Amino acid sequence: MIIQRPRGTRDFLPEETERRSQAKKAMQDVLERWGYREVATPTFEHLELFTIKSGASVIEEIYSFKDKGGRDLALRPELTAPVMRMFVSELQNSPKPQRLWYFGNCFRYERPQKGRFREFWQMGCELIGGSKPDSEAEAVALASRMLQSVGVSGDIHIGYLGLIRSILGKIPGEHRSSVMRMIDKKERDALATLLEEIGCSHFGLLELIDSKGESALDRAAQIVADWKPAQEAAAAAPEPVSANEAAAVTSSSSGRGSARQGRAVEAQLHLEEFVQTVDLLKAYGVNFTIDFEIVRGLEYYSGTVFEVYAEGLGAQRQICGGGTYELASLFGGKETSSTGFGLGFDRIMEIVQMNSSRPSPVFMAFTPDVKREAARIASRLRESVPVVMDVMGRGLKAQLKAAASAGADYAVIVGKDELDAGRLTLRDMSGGAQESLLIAEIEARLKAHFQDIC
RNA sequence: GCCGGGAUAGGGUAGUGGUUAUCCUGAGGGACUGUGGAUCCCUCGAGCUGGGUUCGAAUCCCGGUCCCGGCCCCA
Repeated sequence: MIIQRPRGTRDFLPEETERRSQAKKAMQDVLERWGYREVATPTFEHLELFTIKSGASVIEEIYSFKDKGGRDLALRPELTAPVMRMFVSELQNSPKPQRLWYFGNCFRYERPQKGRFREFWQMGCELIGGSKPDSEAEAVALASRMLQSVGVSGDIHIGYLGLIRSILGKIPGEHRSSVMRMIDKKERDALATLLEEIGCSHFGLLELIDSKGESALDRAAQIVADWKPAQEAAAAAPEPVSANEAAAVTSSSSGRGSARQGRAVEAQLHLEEFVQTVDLLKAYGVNFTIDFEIVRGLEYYSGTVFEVYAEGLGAQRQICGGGTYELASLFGGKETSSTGFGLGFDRIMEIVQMNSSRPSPVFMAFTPDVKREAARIASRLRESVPVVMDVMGRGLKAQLKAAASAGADYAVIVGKDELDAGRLTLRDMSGGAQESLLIAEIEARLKAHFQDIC
């Protein structure tokens, strides 16, 4: 009986594995050119690491288990938390910034579908401890360059949480998380209704998330500017003037007015930060769309957030997500702002146009009586080029046939005649031309051939 | 967790309640005992799994597993 693969897992045959390592290599080269260094973390961690980061609800989708000592463990569902755990316990006192990258398999107990598996691979990086606008621009530009390196073009959408959090600050605490959730889920109508109900529809939140692209920045600036007259108006007029104007503030106390003023100033600072990120990103030559609707749901994101979408992936269009977050302190470390992103490697592989064309090894063909000499010659040649030898006990004819069907460009033939002459036969498999050459000559010839191809 | 479609030699397919068949590929042998992708012949190789109906099931029925697409979710 044949044992099947567990659900949502895959086998990668040589050709696909070759494609994957080529793509990984291309993106890895970009990371290394940007000064990032690879790290690796355990495949399983304490379950708590992930629930602290993402909440208890993720347990549903985690491969978690108790080990024989009764510990609650989990196969990692993502890599940011493990990398930040490692940072907090090992690297906190090392020079900043830390530029780290990773590539690893992750596991989620989900229903498989196009571009979604239970074991999947993430590639990503964390830029730890840098200052915001610069780190953010670097991260987005780096993600863009990595995708470019494998010929994938995606739509980059970048949002900014600083501003949205300022607005949230004006909203009663008990509603904040539902507001965030609705933005994230794009439940626009429900959001409008809720904001109306709690009297917060005038802060410009809907306007902000509705505007996309270049104009979104001006819109945002306008919204922040509108809060200033609001303070003056609030000081002068105790009653809201109009429900549609930012001037319509429900409070009349000067104490709360100054709190608002504080927030407006803060929001303005935030906005300036974001403007710097955007400017720098333009300098990097990256194409992107400003989209304040990108909020990435979670509490620990604090600054710029971004996502990249690609066509041709059905329902799973997102191939990259990231942003600036505060996680170090969640894991017991010092407050450290970091920016990072993860790429969905498997989704990228679905759309990447890459043909693996690794040249087939040289075929060492020999007659049975000179097997030992053939093995020695093969070893010598392997110092410069890939060589395979028959292990099927085939005759010379069958070996050459096998070499041809394996796509070998060259065969080296050795038998008694060759040994007597002190020269080997080099056969060009494409035309069938043969030459009698010294081993050093063959080595040089083959070496040159492989260098041409690779 | 929900909805739909699937599973037949290594890979494609067709078909039928009664030694299935076909295309490609692979292995072994032969035409051909130191020179290849050809051709021909022979052999090997299959119906996801567990149960039921039946004299007989790869085929009909029921569970399960896995795959594909979508919903939910997506750190």
